[in-house]
Amino acid sequence: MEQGAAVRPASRSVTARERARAELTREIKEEARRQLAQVGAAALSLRSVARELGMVSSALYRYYPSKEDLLTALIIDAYNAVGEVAEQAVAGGGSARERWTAACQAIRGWARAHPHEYALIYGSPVPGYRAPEATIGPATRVPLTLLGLLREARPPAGAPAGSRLEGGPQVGGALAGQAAAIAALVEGTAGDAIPPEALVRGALAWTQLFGLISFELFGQYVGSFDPADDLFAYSVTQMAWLVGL
Amino acid sequence: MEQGAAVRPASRSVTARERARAELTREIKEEARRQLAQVGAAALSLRSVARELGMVSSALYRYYPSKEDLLTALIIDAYNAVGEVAEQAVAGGGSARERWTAACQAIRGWARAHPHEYALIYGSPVPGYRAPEATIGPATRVPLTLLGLLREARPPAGAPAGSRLEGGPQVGGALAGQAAAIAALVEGTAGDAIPPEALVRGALAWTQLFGLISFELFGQYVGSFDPADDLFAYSVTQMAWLVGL
DNA sequence: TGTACATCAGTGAACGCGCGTTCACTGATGTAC
DNA sequence: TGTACATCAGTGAACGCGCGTTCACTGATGTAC
Repeated sequence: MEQGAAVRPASRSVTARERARAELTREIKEEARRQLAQVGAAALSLRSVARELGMVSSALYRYYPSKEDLLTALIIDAYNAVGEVAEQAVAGGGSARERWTAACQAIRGWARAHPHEYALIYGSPVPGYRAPEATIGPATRVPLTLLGLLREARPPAGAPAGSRLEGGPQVGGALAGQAAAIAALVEGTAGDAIPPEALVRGALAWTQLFGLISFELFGQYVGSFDPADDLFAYSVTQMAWLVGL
Repeated sequence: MEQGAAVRPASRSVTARERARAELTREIKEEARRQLAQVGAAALSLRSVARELGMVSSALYRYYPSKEDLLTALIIDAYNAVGEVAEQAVAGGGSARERWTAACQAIRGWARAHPHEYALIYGSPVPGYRAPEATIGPATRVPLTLLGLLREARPPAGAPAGSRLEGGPQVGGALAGQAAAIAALVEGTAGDAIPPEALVRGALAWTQLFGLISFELFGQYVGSFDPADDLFAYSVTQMAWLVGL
């Protein structure tokens, strides 16, 4: 950016200062995450983070230019954490349906273990906060992972897509367009794109999955499907079936 | 409660003081709702509400004993508002599927028109707030309305429930127990209780409906299914089909 | 290798703000006789 | 109907708190010659 910065040689021994800076940047974020887990995003405060680290609050500004930037870092980390968990579950092996089930259970497990981080990314938006572009990539890891599974569900050439759902609704014009655009984005080449029907059903399964988790964590099942383990398991199977896994 | 209060005659002209009190109680709540709509629940402040009404902040304590109580009133109102909207849509006439569609669209319409009220009841819980029992009744209006529709979906005696879903998952022991308990709660007599399969599918449709609305309002569809009108319409049809409407 | 200078981390004080809630009070409205 | 008393609404000041952010500073770490 600035010329002064560009003067520095590209390869150069890492100074103690730089190591310390990288470490503290990480420590600040981790302390913030710890507090987020306890009090939630709304009650998270820079001063409290600094206090816990034995620093003065103004010192944090050497590492994060504002509270919003720290929040952004936490959001990105949270998306990456669920994304990672989902990817690992899918990579675990087994049939497509088994990996689908594993992914759903892993995501739910992560959400229950980190309810405030879950709420930060899937709950009501933090008032006054506007998510920057940098969050988009991490946010897509889960849907992309599920899409990957979906590709395995496509019926062999010749059989109509979604053949198990005779009588179900058809994907119409505008929706098919959106689906095709997403499929093209994902694959690059339009050759083996996921058909609109399959993609839309996948999107609904994705929605259903997080709808379930949100209802469970946010208390809508209290007094009815509580605990929600069995409802969740049933729904996961139903979704797999609907999607053709 | 207290003897002193019981001394008052049961029928008695309503004093000007009492009228003024009832009115102001209402006005405070409405001003609070106005501010909630603008800034969200987290940023709602008693002082600001009082300011806007031309009162001093301490005066509010004659009407609501604490901020939490005012929040509770807003939550109850919000649940009643969606509940009302859903009930009216269902009462509108037409086939069961038409009324189901109308209810879904009405609920979505309300949510889009009142995103902060929606977030208050279906988003991440307000930190430090514990919902009192009084919110339970209003919160059940929407699910009860949908359950009512579901009853019309039951196949005539003789046909197996959910006959359109051959190959789909079966409702197992523990889940069937929860479903039966809910059905019993709703109907009182166990005679014409909704069968577990139908009830569970209804609960999943309910979950899916609010999952969709949350994803739409909270920005998860940005860059993919945006606007979400067609995805929503498709999903509503799919749910109706799954549930047997 | 040694010295002069530049960079940067962390401090401490301050700014300016808003919040929920309590409390003693005044003055108006209602009630009992 | 008139008077004495009780009830209640609303005031204004205060308590005690925490927050995000800025800024001039000192002292340590790094760099160039």
